[in-house]
Amino acid sequence: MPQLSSGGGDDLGANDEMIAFKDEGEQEEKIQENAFTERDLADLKSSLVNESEINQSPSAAVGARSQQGEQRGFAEKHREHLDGVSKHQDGGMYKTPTYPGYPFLMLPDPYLPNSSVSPSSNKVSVVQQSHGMHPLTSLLPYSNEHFSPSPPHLPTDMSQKTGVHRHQSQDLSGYYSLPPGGVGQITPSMGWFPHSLMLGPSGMHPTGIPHPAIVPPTGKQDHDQYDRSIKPQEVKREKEPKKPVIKKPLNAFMLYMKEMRAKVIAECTLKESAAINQILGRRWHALTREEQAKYYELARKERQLHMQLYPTWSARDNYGKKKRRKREKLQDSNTDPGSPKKCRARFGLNQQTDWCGPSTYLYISLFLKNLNQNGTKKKRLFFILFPAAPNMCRQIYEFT
DNA sequence: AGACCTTTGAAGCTT
DNA sequence: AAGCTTCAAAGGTCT
Repeated sequence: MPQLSSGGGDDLGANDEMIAFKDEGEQEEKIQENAFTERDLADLKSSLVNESEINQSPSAAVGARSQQGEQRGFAEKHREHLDGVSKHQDGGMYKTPTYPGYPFLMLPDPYLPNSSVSPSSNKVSVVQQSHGMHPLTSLLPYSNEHFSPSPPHLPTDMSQKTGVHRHQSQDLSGYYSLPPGGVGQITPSMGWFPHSLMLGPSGMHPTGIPHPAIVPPTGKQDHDQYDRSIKPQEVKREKEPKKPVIKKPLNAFMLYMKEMRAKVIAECTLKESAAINQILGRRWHALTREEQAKYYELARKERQLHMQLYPTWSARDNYGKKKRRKREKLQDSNTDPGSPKKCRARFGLNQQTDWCGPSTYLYISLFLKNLNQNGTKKKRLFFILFPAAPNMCRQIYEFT
């Protein structure tokens, strides 16, 4: 069995956190892209040294945590930004776009166009405005009125513009109560009708107008959702019309994906969504703050309209309606005694047997490192096992 | 047929 | 309060 690195062992344990994991992933991605040239190897070694130094410095670890905190808090920053608080760009995290970490054994760049999705290539017409239209016009599920710079209140004359008289459907109003006045003023544009969204009567909004957030339980996923919700003694319910599902409003990235997916597919001749989404994720990080702000603003309005349409709806309503995900199963498979949470940070060095087992780790990275030992250089191998779940520990093994 | 993959962000839940 | 979990879209892939 590999021998746990003794040098700075406790320090390594102190970094059994996701923060360091992500940063390292970024380093590894760089390394991967550079194809292990001699210089890159030197850089890699250097990075390892830096990592060791970081690990030895609790304050540095805190810095890494705060850096991630900055990333996580970006949406709020955008809210501030969007709320009219004109801020100068600090040129920090968005000056040099950060990319999600992709450890060595993750999907290689063959998925990427011309074998590279470098930040520079990512900038190819990422958010191009066209023909004077709002760059997000194709995404807008609402009428243009909703995207006026004015405050996010719904216009009062929208119902007049649409000529659609809205009233609550009695069979649905019990499930999705609507605001007394606001709903009738909503004017969904054709953006409400995704190409593949065949909204039947059950997919109609209580107002009588289909809404992309309402999905009839005909899809495979939704069908399953209701299957899961049916209790054994409620057989009679099968004959009753199933409730339409109100989907969550799309967040900024989802809106971005929706717009850019076709473009990426065309550019990359890829079809697999998982790979496409990886590219889109990188491109999302490559966007400037202003470019992202468009989508944050759109998402904010989407949420507002969704709230107006379905004031009683909660994201909780859709909880547990999907099949359990693999990650969850993975964690379940590692319940006691190999619980993912039983990591080094939790049990310490004296109880290493309680740590996560190697099988729970998803990615493995190999590092070469030259260290001075007694005046001579000696190559040491470091295997870093990256956790498959955020709450799992990272482990570093050393071979000499 | 239906889960999985893969991404980020929002919201809910848990500790 | 912080951290974790779930879901939102998409469509090829896999079981």
